[in-house]
Amino acid sequence: MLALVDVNSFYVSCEQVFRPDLWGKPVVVLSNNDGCVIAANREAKSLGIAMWKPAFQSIPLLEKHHVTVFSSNYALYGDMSQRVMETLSLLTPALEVYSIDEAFLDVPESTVADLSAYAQQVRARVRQWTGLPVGVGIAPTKALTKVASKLAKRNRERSRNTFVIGDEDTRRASLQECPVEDVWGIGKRTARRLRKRGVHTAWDFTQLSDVWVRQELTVVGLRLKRELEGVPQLDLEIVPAAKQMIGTAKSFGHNLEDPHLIREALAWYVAEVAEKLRRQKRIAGSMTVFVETNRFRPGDPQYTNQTRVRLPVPTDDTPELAHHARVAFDRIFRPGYRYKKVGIWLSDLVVASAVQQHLFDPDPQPLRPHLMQVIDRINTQYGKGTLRTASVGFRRSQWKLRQQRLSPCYTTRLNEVLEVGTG
DNA sequence: TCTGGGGTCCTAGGACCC
DNA sequence: TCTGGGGTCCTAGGACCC
Repeated sequence: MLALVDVNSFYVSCEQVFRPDLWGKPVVVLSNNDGCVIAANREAKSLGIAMWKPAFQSIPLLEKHHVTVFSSNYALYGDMSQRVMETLSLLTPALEVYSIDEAFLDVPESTVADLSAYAQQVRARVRQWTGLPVGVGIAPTKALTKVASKLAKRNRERSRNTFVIGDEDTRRASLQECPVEDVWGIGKRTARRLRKRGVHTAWDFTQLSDVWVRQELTVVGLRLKRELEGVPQLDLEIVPAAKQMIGTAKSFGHNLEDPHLIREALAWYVAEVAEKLRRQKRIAGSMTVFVETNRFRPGDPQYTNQTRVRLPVPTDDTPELAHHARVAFDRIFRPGYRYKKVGIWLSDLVVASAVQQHLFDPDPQPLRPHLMQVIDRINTQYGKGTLRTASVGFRRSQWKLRQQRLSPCYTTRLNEVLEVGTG
C-alpha cells in the first residue's frame, strides 16, 4: 500500500506557522509578481476568493473581509518542505518527494493491519515537528492515493484528514464519488472531451475500453486507467530522477521595450540558472531562449519566439552561458513590442565530471570553475547578485518582480529569525 | 496599472539516412 | 505512365502536474 501525504494549503500554512495569530482567519498567498491569488486557506475560500484570478480584481473582496495577503516566499516554503520530507522519511521505508508539498510513502508492513492508525500517526508527527497540518490518502496505487486524498479533504471532520481505499467496495464507491476532472492526469481539455462522451466520474472512466483510451489519450491515459483499477503502473521514485531541463522565466514588474534592459534581466536569469546547474553538478549542452509579449493585453501587438542554441562545449560557466544567451536573444528580439517575459532553459544536461573537451577549443580556461565556486560562495553568504557579471547592470528595479507583501525568511536568514517578545 | 513559474511526457511531421 | 521501406533525429506544440 502507498500513502500520499500533502500539506493543507501549503503556502498559507507556512505563513501561519510563524504567525499563529492568523490560524482560523482567512489568508491568501499571491503568485510571483503579486499577480494572482495562488493559495488560499479554507477560511479564505469560503469567502468566495477565486484562485488564479488577477489579484487586482480580488482586492475589494480581500479588503472587505480583512484577508491577510502575502507575496510568495519560496525561501520559506522550500525550507519548510525539506523539514516535512525529513520528518516523513523517518516514518516510512521508502519516500518519494513528489512536489514541494506532497510525498508518496511506502506504507510499512507492520502498520498494514491498521492503516487509519498509521495515517493518524503521520499527521500527528508532522504537526508536532513542523507545525504544519497534512492530509493522508492510502491506497494500492498512486492514482488511487490521489483519489483518497481528495476524499480525505472533502469531509475533514469525519475523516480527520485521512482516507483509506483498502478494499474493492471502497474503491468502487470512491471512484463513483470522484468527478472525472478531479482525476490525477486528466486536465481541463480531456475532462471536457470525456464528459461529452458521457464520462462523468472516475468510475465511468474505468469502464471505457482499453482500445479507445489508448487511441484517444495515449499510453498515459491507459496507464492511468489501470492505476484506477488498482493495478500499479507507476513505481515509487525514491531517487529523484536527474532533471532534463533547468530553466527560469519570470515576468517583468513592468512591460519592457528597451532591449538593453531585457538583456540585463536575461543576464540575471542566466546567472540564477547557471548557479542552479552547478548546484546539481551538471553542465548544459544546449539552451533555449524565448521572449513573450503580454498575452493578456490583446490590444497590444503580440509576439513570441524562441531559439535553441547548441553550445560548442557543454558548460556551467556563467559568462560563457551569458554570451550564448545574448546572441540567441538578439536573434529573436524584434523592436516595437512591449515585452512581458524573457526566459532561458538549459537542456542536454550531463554530469559535470563527464565533460567532453572540445578538441579545437581555442581558449580553454582551467581556472574558471574555481572562479564560479568563489562567486557562488560569496553570493550564498552575502545574497544573490552580490557578485555578478557587468552584463547584469544596475537597473534591476526597472524589471524585477513585485513582492510587496513578503514575509521574513524566518528559517533561512539569521537576521530575520522570529523573535519572541520579552514583555 | 496590475494576469506565475518550473517542470515532464507524448505525438506529429519534416529532414535525412541507407 | 510509373516513384519503397525502414529507420533516426529534431523541433514544435499540446496536455498535464504542482
